[in-house]
Amino acid sequence: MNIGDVAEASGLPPKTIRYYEEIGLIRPQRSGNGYRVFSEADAHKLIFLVRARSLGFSVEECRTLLSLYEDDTRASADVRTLAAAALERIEAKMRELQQMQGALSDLVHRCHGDDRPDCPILEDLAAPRA
Amino acid sequence: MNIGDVAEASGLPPKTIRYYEEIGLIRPQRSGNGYRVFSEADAHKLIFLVRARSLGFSVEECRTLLSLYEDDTRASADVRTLAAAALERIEAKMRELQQMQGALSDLVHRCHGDDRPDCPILEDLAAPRA
DNA sequence: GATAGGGGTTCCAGTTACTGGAAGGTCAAG
DNA sequence: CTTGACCTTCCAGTAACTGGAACCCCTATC
Repeated sequence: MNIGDVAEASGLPPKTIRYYEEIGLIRPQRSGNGYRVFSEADAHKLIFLVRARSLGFSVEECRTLLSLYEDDTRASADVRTLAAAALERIEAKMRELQQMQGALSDLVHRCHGDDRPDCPILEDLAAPRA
Repeated sequence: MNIGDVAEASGLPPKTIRYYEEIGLIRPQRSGNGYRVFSEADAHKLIFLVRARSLGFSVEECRTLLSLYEDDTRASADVRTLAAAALERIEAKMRELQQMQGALSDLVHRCHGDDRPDCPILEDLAAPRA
């Protein structure tokens, strides 16, 4: 498979696949003309990566997950620890966004949004309460 | 006020304040020895920026908000449009995180997390359902 | 007067995870 | 033989800072 094929198969842009090779997540072969040649295992790894990224794992965590995946003497506890950390991060971010969302949607609803200058949003930004 | 003083007053690290000057969000004076000298208005702007950033506005949006704030012929609609866009972004991000959170917390709960290798998290990453 | 400290200054590089673009090689079809 | 769709590498840019090095300034103390 050439890069375009695995790109289609995985849903990743070719650029990203090259980048993943650059940082050592995958190591495709090369054919005589210099083109990357991807095995089924490479394609499989890329799909693994897409899925892990979509669950919120960082690229470095994905690297660890891949090595755990390939190590059949792994302890599932190690995987779970990584996943729990990712989950915690996600939940922290959600709490932060919820704060923002609450404050901002209140302001948006209180602003009439017409051609007059007075605006509760700017007033709040200029004089936030402690 | 020196940079340390406004840093304390605003809660921003000095580095960030210098960065905000570099990108033209603030323009503090300079004293003879080359130190930045911040007016009350500068401190006020920095606090405005902190608050706007904490509501999820990008730095570029903050620039616009500041200029709207300083323009008394502004239309509140322009402010509201910016805020509504920020709100939309936040809500989109929350939906995305909610997806992740749901999938990931399910996996974490299904993984026993001991010293054995079998792990539903890795299994799911390796063979995601379509 | 020398020195120690706690300010301040600039500039350069690094972070995360890609993405865009330029310049150019390869290959199959017409 | 050229066209077009691939592929290659390399360089630069994104967002919003952050860390660190090398150096200046000011005050207080020995």
